[in-house]
Amino acid sequence: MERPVHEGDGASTPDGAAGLSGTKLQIAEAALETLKANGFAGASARAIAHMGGFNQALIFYHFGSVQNALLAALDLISERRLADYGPAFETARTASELGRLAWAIYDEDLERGYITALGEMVSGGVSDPLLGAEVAARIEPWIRMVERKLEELLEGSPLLALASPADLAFGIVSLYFGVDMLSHMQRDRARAESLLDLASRLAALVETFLPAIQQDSP
Amino acid sequence: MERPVHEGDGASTPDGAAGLSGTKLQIAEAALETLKANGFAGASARAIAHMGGFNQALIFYHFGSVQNALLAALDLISERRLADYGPAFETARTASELGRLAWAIYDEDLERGYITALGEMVSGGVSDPLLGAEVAARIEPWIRMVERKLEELLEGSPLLALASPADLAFGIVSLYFGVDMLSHMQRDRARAESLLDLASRLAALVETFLPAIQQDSP
DNA sequence: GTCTATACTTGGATAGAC
DNA sequence: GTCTATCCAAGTATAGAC
Repeated sequence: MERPVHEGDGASTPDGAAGLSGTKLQIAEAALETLKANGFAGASARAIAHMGGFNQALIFYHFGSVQNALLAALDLISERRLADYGPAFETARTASELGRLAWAIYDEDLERGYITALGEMVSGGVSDPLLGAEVAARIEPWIRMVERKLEELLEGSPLLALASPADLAFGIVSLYFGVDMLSHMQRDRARAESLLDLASRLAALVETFLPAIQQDSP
Repeated sequence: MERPVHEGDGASTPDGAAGLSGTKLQIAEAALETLKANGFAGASARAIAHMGGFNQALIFYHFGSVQNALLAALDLISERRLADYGPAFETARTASELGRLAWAIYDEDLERGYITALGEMVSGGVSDPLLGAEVAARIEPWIRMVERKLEELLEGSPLLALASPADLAFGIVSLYFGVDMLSHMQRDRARAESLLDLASRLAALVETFLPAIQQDSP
């Protein structure tokens, strides 16, 4: 429908991320940095262009709109998080192991500004239905990933009668974002860390209630 | 610093709410409605004025800025929620009672659009540090209220060794907002309700672990 | 593909009449 | 206290030269 390409960048050099090459990647990267530094409200086309040292018009040429560029930034994060945390997450087999992993992920997310950027996009998505749907679609896979892990972890456990993996996964991800938003607003990292610490301890506790961690090898 | 009054409306007819009278109240009310209908991004001075059927300039005369008017809307909510839920909350004495109350509050918040408006302001506060601090300050009392209740509920319980009321309270409120934001974005109320249902059941379960609910009468 | 220049829109905020 | 008129800033987006 739009004038130039704007869709399925396709081939060329997909060296970077999200299948993006050259300038598109550069723009997405600048969008991400701007999101981290200025927040959603401050992530205008002009700000992004200034951050990346390129021209404002390029954003529209390559992405058609600022929102699309920001969503590309979200995709960058998704891809990198998946690459970084996916393997460790998939191989973790106990609740306490996952608790420790959650800590590590939180720390790294924070350091890289992923939490910040993700939170900003969620915040933007809340006041804009169209954007919200796109953001939601990009969070969904993470909920699913947690859900699958819980299914694996709770397989055969009586806890399943109490709580479904789907509910728990949604709750865990919701809590993650809620903590992010509130602690971000209050600039109170300590509170978030204290809570995460509690979550780890609870995970360890739950473990003692799980009769035994499933060892599915003979 | 600013030209007209803009601070501590004070006396006259504090019949309405938040100590607001006449026009100021009307503006705050319109700001609240706009927040519910249009979201934070759509709550401009013009939109609010149109919603309330008054002139745009009045917002600046009475509140000095749009943000202040929106914060006044937040105060309206706070006051009404406190009046509506406070008594029942204070008198609740068991975990399962609180679980049921949480359900009732959630339902009513949803029906009145309080969750929506509150969530919009949180979302706005995330991308704007100044606004964020104000929003955070208005959420803090709710965290404290939950914390006090937990202290009362867990008094003398061994659970205190595991989790502090402060952490739990922050976690509960965070979860509330997180669920709100995500389910709002996904327009998936069912998921939120399913989770709330789970929370109620868990509250009932925790109750069985609490040796006995404290009866501090003789 | 990238840049300059600019059209167009929206929104915050104020001046000044009433 | 309220309204009309307006200013100004910032932002999206496009046209057209290079």
